[in-house]
Amino acid sequence: MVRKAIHAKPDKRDAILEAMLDLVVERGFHNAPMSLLARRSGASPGVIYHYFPSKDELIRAVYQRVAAIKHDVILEDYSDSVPAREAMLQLWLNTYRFYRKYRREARFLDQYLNSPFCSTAGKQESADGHPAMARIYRLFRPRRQGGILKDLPMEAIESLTLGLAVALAKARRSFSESTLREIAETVWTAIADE
Amino acid sequence: MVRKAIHAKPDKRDAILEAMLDLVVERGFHNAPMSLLARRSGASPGVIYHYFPSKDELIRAVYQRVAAIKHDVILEDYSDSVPAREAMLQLWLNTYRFYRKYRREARFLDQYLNSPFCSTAGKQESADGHPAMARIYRLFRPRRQGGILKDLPMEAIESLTLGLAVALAKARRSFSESTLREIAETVWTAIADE
Amino acid sequence: MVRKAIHAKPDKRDAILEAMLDLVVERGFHNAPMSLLARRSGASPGVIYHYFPSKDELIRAVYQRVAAIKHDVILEDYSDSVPAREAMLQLWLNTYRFYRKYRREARFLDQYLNSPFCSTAGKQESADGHPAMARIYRLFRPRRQGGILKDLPMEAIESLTLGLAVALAKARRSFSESTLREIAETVWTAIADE
Amino acid sequence: MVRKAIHAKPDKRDAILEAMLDLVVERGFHNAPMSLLARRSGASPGVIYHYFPSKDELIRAVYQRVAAIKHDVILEDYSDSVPAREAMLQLWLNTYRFYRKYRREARFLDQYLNSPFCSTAGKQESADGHPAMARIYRLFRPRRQGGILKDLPMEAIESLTLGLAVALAKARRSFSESTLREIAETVWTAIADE
DNA sequence: AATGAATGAGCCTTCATTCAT
DNA sequence: TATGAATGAAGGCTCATTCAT
Repeated sequence: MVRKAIHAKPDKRDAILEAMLDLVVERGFHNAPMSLLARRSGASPGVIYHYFPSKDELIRAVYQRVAAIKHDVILEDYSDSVPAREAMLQLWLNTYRFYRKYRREARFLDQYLNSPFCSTAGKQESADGHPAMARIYRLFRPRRQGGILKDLPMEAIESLTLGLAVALAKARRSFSESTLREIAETVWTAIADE
Repeated sequence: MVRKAIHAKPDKRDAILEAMLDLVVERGFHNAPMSLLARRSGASPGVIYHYFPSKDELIRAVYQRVAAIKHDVILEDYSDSVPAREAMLQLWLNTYRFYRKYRREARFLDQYLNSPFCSTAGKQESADGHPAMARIYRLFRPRRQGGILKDLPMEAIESLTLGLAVALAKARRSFSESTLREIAETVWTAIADE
Repeated sequence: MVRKAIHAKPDKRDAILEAMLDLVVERGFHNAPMSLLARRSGASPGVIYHYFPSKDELIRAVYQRVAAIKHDVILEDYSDSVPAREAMLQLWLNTYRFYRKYRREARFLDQYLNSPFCSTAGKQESADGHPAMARIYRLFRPRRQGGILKDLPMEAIESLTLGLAVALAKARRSFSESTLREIAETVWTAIADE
Repeated sequence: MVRKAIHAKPDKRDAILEAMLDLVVERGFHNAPMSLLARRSGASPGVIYHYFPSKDELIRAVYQRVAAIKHDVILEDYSDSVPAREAMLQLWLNTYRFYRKYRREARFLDQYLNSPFCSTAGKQESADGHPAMARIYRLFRPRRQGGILKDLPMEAIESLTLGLAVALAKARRSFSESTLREIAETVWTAIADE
């Protein structure tokens, strides 16, 4: 009686989301027909529409899920009770980790955010739609400096910091945490403390 | 890309490429039906296949054309007979200019390179398929320094330099050339001459 | 030809095959568009592809079905426990019957087997792809005779025997079974027992 | 002045007819597009319509030409001033020769006559539309006999005589003229002189 | 007489979505 | 919930035919 929950079998819902993620990464938004999704997810074309009102909504749901994962990974072990610099480093390393370990999800994000699928054009990339993230990213804005970088737009700061983490994560070789820390320190010193 | 026909009107071919560029930017690869392309380009559905063997090839041709434009813009006024630093700056400013002025083309590139459309995965983004560019981009690799950045992969260096130009170009506000020069100088000094 | 679907309605599959048979006979392979097939068979353009992977496969399926009918009709009441001559006569009469009563199917066969549609070129006409038939047709090869006909190729023998049945069946007037028997007897005596 | 004929360049017209014959034999009526015909014949799509009003007419023209060839080959060395039996034999051997040597043309005929392309349905095969031939074929009707074959329809007689020639011509092995004569004699004696 | 770019109706096929079961 | 057959509006592409040159 108690567990007559709203989503009786979240397994199937998850299977669908998961299969769509794969499909989009492998074949793109186009070339990801519902029929194939049905076969891959083990759900019938019919039920898919019990879980999602349309293909567009389904893809949006995949996005939400991926964004949530990214959010979680990036905030792992994050605490604002430690010095700002330490907190930033954590976020930076987590960003690297996300793009390194969640390749499928990252590729989905790349595709989704660069397509006119989400027509919110503008601050898309930045905060991935999570207002919470936006606030946190602001940490990276350099303080205490008088140089030209002070007036750089958020996007530029992000490029120099998180963008670097992403680029490193996408590189062929991988980096040890100590190397990463060193790189981060170097860049920050150069940028923020000049 | 040899012109097949003798009497070919390049005007029409261009109109088709141009219209497809618009369509992809506005509506994505999906949602860019040939019928609409025909209407927009002023060509009949039939002739399009006189100029391009298939929709895929057409999109690839759009890519080639956009890549060529990018190549040209980035190399404008470039000369390797000036000091390396000067040459680099020129490339950097040109990169900014491309992303600032050729927004349509840039958006197409973002979409194309992040989709499984081109499955060449790997060095895609870097050199846009232009071996010439690859060599030139190498200019940005820091020399003469002993720090950790020396061992960063090309992708990371690119992110810190050209990636910044791109980020600035995509920002809402625009920057004067002198400001850009200043930013570039600052970043380079910080990164390469530490 | 395994049924793919569990809930498949063979009725619809049959209706499609039947309608395509008509269409091809009336209008030829060309001029038998899927849209018209859909209208005539009472199926939507879409479902047709639930039952057959392509138009070509569909036509091949029509052929299989027609060949099966021919096979069945020709072997009706056939038994190899009666004297060879009797067995032969049965096959001969059945052949006449098939071409007389299954005009649509016969016309389809004529068209299909004479088109480059089936490129199996060679033993096509003879045994209609049924190895079983090939063995049975061999019955018609004359035995016990010393004349020149002994060395005729199977095709020639078939022409003189079954070919005659086909020709008679295609004639404007029809023949009573007793007349047919008489004709057959005459021809055989002339050919095989000289 | 004198030779300002109606068809200034029959070469091109012929090239078109020839190419279409090939095309139909290789690929069937469907799959013989005018564009391919143009490439193969060395004529532009445009001129083809100077020589033939439509594709259908063009194919009909190919048929006429093939029928004329058949007519000529079959009547070669024919004379009605020799004994009927001799004349018949000549026609029979010529029929064999046509199907043996003009394979392309024969295959075209097979396809054309069995398709609803020519909807004259009925006496098609017999005389190939040549009234002259019809009269001549009548030669094969057995005379002077009292058996059942006397009342066989023309089609049946043709099947037993000319049909045999065709079957032999289509066989893998070829036959010497003396063997063919022997076969013909045998069959005729059996059929007509019983 | 000749060219080949252009047309546009129509072809085969796909696919998001619905619905009877 | 679940199924998968069914729908039908496109979608990409072909091709007989026309027409400016």
